[in-house]
Amino acid sequence: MSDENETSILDILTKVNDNTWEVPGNYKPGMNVPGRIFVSKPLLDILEPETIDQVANVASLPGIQKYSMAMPDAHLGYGFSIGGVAAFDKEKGVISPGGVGFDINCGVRLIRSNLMEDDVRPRLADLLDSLFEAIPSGVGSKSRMRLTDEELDDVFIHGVNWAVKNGYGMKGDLSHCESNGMMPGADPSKVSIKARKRGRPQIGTLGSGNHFLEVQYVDKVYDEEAAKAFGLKEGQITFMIHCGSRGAGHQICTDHLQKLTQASKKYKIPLPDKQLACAPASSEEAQDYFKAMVCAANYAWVNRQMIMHWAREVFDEFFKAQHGDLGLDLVYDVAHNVAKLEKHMIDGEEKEVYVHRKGATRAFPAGHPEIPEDYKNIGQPVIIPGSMGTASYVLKGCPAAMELTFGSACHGAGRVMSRSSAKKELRGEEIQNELKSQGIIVRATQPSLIAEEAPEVYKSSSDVVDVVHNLGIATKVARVLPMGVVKG
DNA sequence: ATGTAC
Repeated sequence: MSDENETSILDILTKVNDNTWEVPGNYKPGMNVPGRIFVSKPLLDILEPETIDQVANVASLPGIQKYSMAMPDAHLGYGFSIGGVAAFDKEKGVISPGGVGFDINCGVRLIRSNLMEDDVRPRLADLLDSLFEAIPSGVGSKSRMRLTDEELDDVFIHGVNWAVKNGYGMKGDLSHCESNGMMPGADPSKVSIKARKRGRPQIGTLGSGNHFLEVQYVDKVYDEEAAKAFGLKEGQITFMIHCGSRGAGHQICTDHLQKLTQASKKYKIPLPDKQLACAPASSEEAQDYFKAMVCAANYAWVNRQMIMHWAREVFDEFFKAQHGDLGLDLVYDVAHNVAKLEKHMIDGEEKEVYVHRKGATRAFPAGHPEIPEDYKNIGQPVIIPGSMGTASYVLKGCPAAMELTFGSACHGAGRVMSRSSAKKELRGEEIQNELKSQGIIVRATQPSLIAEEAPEVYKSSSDVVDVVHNLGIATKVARVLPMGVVKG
């Protein structure tokens, strides 16, 4: 069966190099540009054939630039594949919620510390219990804090600035978030009452699915200079937070998809897939979505900020008396699901484009104006979470990203088994015990959630990372290994 | 991912 798959995929694609495969511009009628799928041969062998169709479908949207792209962790998503990158002309292009995803600004942040593995290992179980208690998790979980309507507007507009101003963080946190934790252009009047209602009680909650808070240690440094700049060294304790905009972002996406489905008809945009609903970038409908999407993006940054703040408190409670200042600095926070207006060189000219990254990480190189001062000579930290119980990677953005992928890299391991199959075929308790035997503690609200996120339902994060490393899009700086995981 | 179906 897999032989047939392989043959059909290889019949369609043209090999550009070991890690780049082209979907020819004539593969499907209506394609405006060819597709580019960045995978190694082994990852190509497990690529779902429908992903190629999704890449081709996106290539048919108006104003798309250069290529419709898919990162090495690509898999089937709503309209656009997860791992999809597409840039659209500011004037002649479109904006599409499917190119961002339901979990707007799902993303990940990494926090470093002065602690070493041996300092934490003896108290790990208690530490995880306290983190699990301090950070609400699971579907529909409610926050420890209640925002007023005015505060919710401030979160939507000012993002992490609001949090720092109110004592939930340090000034240095701002510059270490992509977009300083605050994308400009938010308009809360474009967010429905329903989305507000869902978002208000959820700020500072982890959610469910692949979202997690993980206590880790730096296992390996590949790039001494970059690791030093990022404040990372072998044996050091770090923690990582992976989550998004919860019900707020989901509702914002749902609301505007409905409006943009109508708009696609109004503007007579031919859609090979209804899930690609979109509108001309400059239209009121597209701009309304964008303004609401920015609200959700800023909400997600605050969400991760609050979780970090409470996790810092827990770490202090455990280790401050003995170790003093723990140096719990934010290394960086990246968005995985967002659309941004960026400047890119296209055919020798600088152009403004709406870059849609859905399950893809921005990976700007050294010298780019959007990189914080202390990382300016290194490149943007690119944080790639592994699946539960497996390694995560820190990379640095490199110049090839600007040439090949509109400054983008992969975002994670990428699923190979659906949630439903995983629940049927795997048992959470067994996986939890298996991880325990490897010294990894998992705290979750339900065993079935552990099954859905088992290591074997994901591709290997190291295979995925090797592709972007070998292409020179983003190169490896350090690897971190999990010690304990808090999950929804 | 998601008050995992209004």
